[in-house]
Amino acid sequence: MATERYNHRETEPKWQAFWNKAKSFESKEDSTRPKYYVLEMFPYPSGRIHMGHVRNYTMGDVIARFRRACGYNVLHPMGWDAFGMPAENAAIERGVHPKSWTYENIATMRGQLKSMGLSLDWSREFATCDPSYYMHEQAMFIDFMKAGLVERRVSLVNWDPVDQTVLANEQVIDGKGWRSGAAVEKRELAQWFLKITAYADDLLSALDHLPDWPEKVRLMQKNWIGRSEGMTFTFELEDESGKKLNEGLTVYTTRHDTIFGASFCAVSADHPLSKRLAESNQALADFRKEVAALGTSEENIERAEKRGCALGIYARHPFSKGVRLPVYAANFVLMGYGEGALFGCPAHDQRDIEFAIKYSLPIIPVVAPRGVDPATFEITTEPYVEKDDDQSVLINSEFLNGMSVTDAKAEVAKRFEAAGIGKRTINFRLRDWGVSRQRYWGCPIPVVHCKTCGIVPVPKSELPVQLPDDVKFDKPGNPLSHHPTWKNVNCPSCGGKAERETDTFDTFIDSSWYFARFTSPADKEPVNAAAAKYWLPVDQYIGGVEHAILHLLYSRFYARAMHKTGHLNADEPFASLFTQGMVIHETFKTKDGDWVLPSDAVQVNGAWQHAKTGEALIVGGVEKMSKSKRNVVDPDAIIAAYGADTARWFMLSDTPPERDIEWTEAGAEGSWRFTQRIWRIVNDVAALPMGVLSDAADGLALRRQSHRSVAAIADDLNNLRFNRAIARIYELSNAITSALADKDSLLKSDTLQGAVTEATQFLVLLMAPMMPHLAEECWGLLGNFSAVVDTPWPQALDRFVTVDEVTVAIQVNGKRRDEILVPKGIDRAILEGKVMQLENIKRALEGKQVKKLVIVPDRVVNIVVGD
RNA sequence: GCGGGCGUGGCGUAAUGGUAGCCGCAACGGACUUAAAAUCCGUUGGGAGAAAUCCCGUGCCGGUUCGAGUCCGGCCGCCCGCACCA
Repeated sequence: MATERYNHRETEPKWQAFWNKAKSFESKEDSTRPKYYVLEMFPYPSGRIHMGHVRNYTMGDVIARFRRACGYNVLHPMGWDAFGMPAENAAIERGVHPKSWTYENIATMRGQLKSMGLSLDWSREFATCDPSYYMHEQAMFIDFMKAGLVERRVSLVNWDPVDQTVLANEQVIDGKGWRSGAAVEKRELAQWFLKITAYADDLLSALDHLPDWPEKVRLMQKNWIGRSEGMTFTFELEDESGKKLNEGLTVYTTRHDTIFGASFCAVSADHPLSKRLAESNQALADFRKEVAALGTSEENIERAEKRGCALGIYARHPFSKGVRLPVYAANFVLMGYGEGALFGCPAHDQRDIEFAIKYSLPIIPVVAPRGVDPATFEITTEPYVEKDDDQSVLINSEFLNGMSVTDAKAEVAKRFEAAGIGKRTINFRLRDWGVSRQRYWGCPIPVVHCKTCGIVPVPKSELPVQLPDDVKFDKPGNPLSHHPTWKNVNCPSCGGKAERETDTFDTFIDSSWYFARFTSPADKEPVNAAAAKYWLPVDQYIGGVEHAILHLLYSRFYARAMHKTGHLNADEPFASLFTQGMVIHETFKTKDGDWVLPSDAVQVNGAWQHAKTGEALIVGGVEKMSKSKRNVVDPDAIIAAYGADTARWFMLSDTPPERDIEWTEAGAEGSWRFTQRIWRIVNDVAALPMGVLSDAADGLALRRQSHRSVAAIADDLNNLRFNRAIARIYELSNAITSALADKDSLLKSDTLQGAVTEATQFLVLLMAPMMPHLAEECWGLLGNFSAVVDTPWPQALDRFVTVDEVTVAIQVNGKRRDEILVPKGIDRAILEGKVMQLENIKRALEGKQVKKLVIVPDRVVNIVVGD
């Protein structure tokens, strides 16, 4: 039969127009139906979509369409994370205005996403650079200020010398700026901070109530928050001559049990004590400079030996009268953690022992493995760090001797607290979130600096504080602070002359609440309470694991801050999180290390060479698609050549969604061939009589298979096992193909025809979430008048899904020797009798003694024999 | 260094402690065709055998179990995250 090929070029735009006209994906609150909010991490409008987007949005779309078919009221919105540095770089490099650059990119990418046939509610679209979005961000910031969640303080910050802006701790990767890759410097600047640390404990403990988040992400957040329990206490200080100083030295420790092993104290080079003493101590001043120059990059830290500079003062041991510990400024002590000061116990800490060896300080073991003679227990070069507190005992520690580590900690804490010199403290690694950026293309921070009134928030009636359009990028730094007039305003409080804040927000603020704005994108409040109550939390959130800490931690904090200020009624934004793998592709390079397009690489006699120049090529490995490695595949080209359905199908096939998927030309062609195969099957079936549905024998096997497919694929899609669902769709289509191949039987039996028709209808509905355009086209061809998008998920009938016959494997001593088809739930004795009649089993048992018979109902019979 | 994950055919992968390798890709053989493409049918973990069938096989070593890819212990390898956090 000469069926015309399926033509995606006509079909796909046709159905996209149909859905658009029917407003199929626009959603409203509807209390009569269960809601389901599917969200994929919204894109940065960098220019064009890439394959990673295709994979991410395809997964979300399958879930959205599937849930829709199952009767859920689905919200599936899309927008743009539109502020950020690349727009400014384009302005600097090409003279394009960041705004026009951004909105043009959005237009391009919107068109590309539409060509994918995504079931998105475009009526809710917004970009974070729209004043109608960021005005609410500004309003909420003012509320956060009033609620005590905002602080402005001078602090040592991460300065990116290339982007000329401050970065948050989370945005410094291996000592380099996350975007520019430049080595980050330390600078002191007045900055705005959001007090995320106020929620450190809650952000940590609530992780236990997010069972549908990947364990990996929860662990990463847990480590990032870094809770530790210890003590803060204060040493008395004395000078060289033993005269007591007026001030003390406060340190943080988690090992107060080792206090008798202390042999020195160390403070950060940036500690106030170190700074002040440096004024009269040249060696110390030089040391401070040296430490600052070292920077924060990973290599430097790794290589730097533990070094210090004696301050010439001493800490008095709190328990041992007359014992004094020299105080150093040391390069391994961080100002940002604890008190920026510590006591060193070399015997039980790697850093401390390195330091002690370098400066010939005593190494006093105070903890020993249980059962070891304290008199002979020595530590010389490696510290003893016990893994299990209760396997160790205290030694050389006066009143602590013989105690476990746990008991010793409790005892020391009790004594410190009784003496009023210390208290138990909980410390976090998490720092407050510095949100000031010295950039133009971001949301203006809505405050005014007034000489008389200080910092004054902009009244809400005057929001948004809009970005000026007339800016110049002719010199480094922030164009807003160079703008001639923008920052000059009257103080909202006293009316006198004042200046606007010229810093803008970190763009991670924009993406910290967009999920909530999608529930009511046009509301006059940041979030409409009723809409948020109906839709939130997001039921399924999907994105890359690279946001495990940054975006996902900030959003969790933001939900809490919005809750506190009455903008939201929940703390956790995302009920279920899925992190998908990357799209990777093979790479090639020349001997000189130049990357070569995979399309230019050909294999000749087993060796790779350049198709045009003939130059020998080195296979560079399969890596994440990136422009620099020239292994990018453009989604537009794929959609043009094969169609969106093929691209979507490929992205879901074979590889489990959390793993990296390798893009291959052969795989794409395989997916394309399958679309054509579906088309042929459907055309063949459409030409058959419909037949009748019955339980008659000749159609039964097929009906069982198709009903089981319905149930199994629903289960797979509920659990995001797209690759399994696709394998089952192949199985079903193989079964239909086999039935069609037996023309004689098919033409004779109307029940078989009925089974084939039903199976094919199911096939179309089952694949519809993945290949929506093809499904619509096939659905019409099969004689349906409705659209697939308005058709519910098919019903799997129990009597076909339930199995009545099972294949039981027969093992002898655990080795499979035969199998037998028996009614489900067969009587054990009858089964045993049948098994013993099998030729293979008789042979295997010959001359052996049956010792035991293990029967796992409907599964396995294991005959245990001896000689 | 600390934490986590993963090792299964030529490749991507599948397998509630119960027949290891579903499904796909690639490859090979065949049908159709003047020919090719497309399509359809078949074979495809390794080894022995004419066949029935048997032996071996899920990174390595050991354990638990009637039975281990799966659970436990110890190695090896790869990947990811954090990293001077006191």
